[in-house]
Amino acid sequence: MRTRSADRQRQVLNVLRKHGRPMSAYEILNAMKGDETRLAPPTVYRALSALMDAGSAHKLESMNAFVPCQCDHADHAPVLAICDQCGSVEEHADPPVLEHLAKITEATGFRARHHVVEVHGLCGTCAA
Amino acid sequence: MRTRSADRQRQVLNVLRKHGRPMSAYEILNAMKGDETRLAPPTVYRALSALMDAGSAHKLESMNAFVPCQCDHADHAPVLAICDQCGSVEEHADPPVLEHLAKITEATGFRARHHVVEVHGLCGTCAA
DNA sequence: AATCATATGTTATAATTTAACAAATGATTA
DNA sequence: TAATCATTTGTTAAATTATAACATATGATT
Repeated sequence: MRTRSADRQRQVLNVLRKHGRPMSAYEILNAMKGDETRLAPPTVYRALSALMDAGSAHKLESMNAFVPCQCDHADHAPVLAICDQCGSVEEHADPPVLEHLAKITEATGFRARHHVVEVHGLCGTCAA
Repeated sequence: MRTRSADRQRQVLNVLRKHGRPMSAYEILNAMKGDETRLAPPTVYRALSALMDAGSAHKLESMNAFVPCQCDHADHAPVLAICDQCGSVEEHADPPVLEHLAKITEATGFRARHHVVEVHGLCGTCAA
């Protein structure tokens, strides 16, 4: 089977985009079950895993939830600002922060590979 | 009951310190069961929650694991460098990074409340 | 000591994630 | 073309992580 997985990934990404808010794997699963019964967690997790490898989706580690990448490109570690009230997520690409982080952590000989940067708070609308 | 919970917190903190590596809640639970049978997850989670509120323990959101705070003080958002090979965690306090993060995220009106900053990679020893 | 508010213990279960294997698909070779 | 093979996908089941809900116990307050 050559392309079924790519279809799954598109399907998951569509669900995420349509929803417009972070979704848990099971919310994604349920949204997809509309079309198709007999759909199991590993299918969703595998699609998410591939999407994250490709940079087209991100996991909010502090929420166990997933969002589509908001940027056109793919190859960066995102800074994710999460509104704790309405659940909206703003994605920022900021290489300087990542470089700064690398500098701090690497002062001890540490080699940075992957960054998780999530900021919780209130979005402009909710804070107003 | 006024002080039992403080005892639990000390106990959890001791377990974490003795272990010297990130521990899952259930690893903590098992380590504590040596002394005491009939110990349930909520007891551990409640102690961890209080420790984190006090700043004396941190959760590694990207690993669902917990570490004792390595700093003497309490009141900061830590930058945690996690070695994916040996599991060691180096904790850094770096207000400039946090300020920079606040600046980026707040450009859209976002109000930052809590930062999650975790860097995965290899520690100096494992990278050598 | 009677009442109250709160902290803690307990049971059960919910939510998240992955392991392990079976079946299916298309590629490769004969 | 059919046989074999490697790999992807589906499926079942279970492991792991976390919390809800309620009972009990504790100490404070009256």
